Amino acid sequence: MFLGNFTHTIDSKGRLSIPVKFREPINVDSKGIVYVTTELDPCLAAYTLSEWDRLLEKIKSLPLMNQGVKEYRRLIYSRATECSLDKQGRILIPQKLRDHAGLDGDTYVIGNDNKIEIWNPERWDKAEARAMEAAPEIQEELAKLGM
Amino acid sequence: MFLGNFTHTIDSKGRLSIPVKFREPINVDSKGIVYVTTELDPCLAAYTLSEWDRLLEKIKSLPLMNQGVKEYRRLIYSRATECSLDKQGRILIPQKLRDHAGLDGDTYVIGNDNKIEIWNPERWDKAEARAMEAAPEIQEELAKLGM
DNA sequence: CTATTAATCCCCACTTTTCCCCACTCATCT
DNA sequence: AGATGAGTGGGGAAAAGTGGGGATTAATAG
Repeated sequence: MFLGNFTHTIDSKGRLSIPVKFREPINVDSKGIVYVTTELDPCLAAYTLSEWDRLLEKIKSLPLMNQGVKEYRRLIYSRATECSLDKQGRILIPQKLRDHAGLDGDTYVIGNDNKIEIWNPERWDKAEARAMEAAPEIQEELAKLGM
Repeated sequence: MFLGNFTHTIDSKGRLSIPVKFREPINVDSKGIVYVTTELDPCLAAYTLSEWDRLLEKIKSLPLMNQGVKEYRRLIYSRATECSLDKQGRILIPQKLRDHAGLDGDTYVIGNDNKIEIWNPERWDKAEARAMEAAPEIQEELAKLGM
């Protein structure tokens, strides 16, 4: 399980260090490979092999010709990249993905249970602030869901 | 499985480089051959031998006299072309197919699970932007489907 | 049927990008 | 203060992508 928020910098070549705490599960369970893609949020998400497979299973179980599903599939697949850690524990993030998530220089690498999220700091801070403002509504929604 | 979005250029002779990451499955599983055709989207789709067979099987299993199926079959078959990779890993795309997908110069070569899609960049970007705008609805739909 | 043109294929050559390795800095712990 | 390990930066070899010449084949027109 991935936890915590780490600030690392993406260098001029597009490389990003993965926090040491995240490396062991990646190396042991996932052959040093992560699958990086975007989802519907303005950030990147990195998955280990087994978590990536689980995600694909889920996607494949959805109705094939549903328009929303089709578009979601396209987004996920078209942006997905297999990244392997180099000797220093970094991954190379392709230009297009960096652009999409607005990454350049300082970057947040954030553990989110089964996946690692990669955020532009300003975007993250904004999203966080919005979540705090919306706390009452979030609580209500959680209550509805039985929490 | 094909993943990612690569920008390559179609040269004056109509040749298009296939990304290195896609070449191994094509060479190993498919004798260096892909079947290129059009589908219902304004782009081209390239299949390996086995995936092409699977597609044809599926099509053959559909009701023969249904009008939509008839038209779909005509589209797929009439435009299908067998293309083999040259020594540099490129395929030659016939004029008619290029015209259909509006291809000329910069081109996106995009992995979509079992097939490779070939897009005019502006068309793709528009489709993608539309999908991102629809993100909240897509998310809602996915939630309904249990994701 | 032949002449001319166009299209295709097979090379080779150049440019750009990527990948791999090494080195440096900074913080932490002993 | 020294050792260790994390994070960062950069140089150089190798590979990927692109462009073009010329031979061969196919298509078209006269």
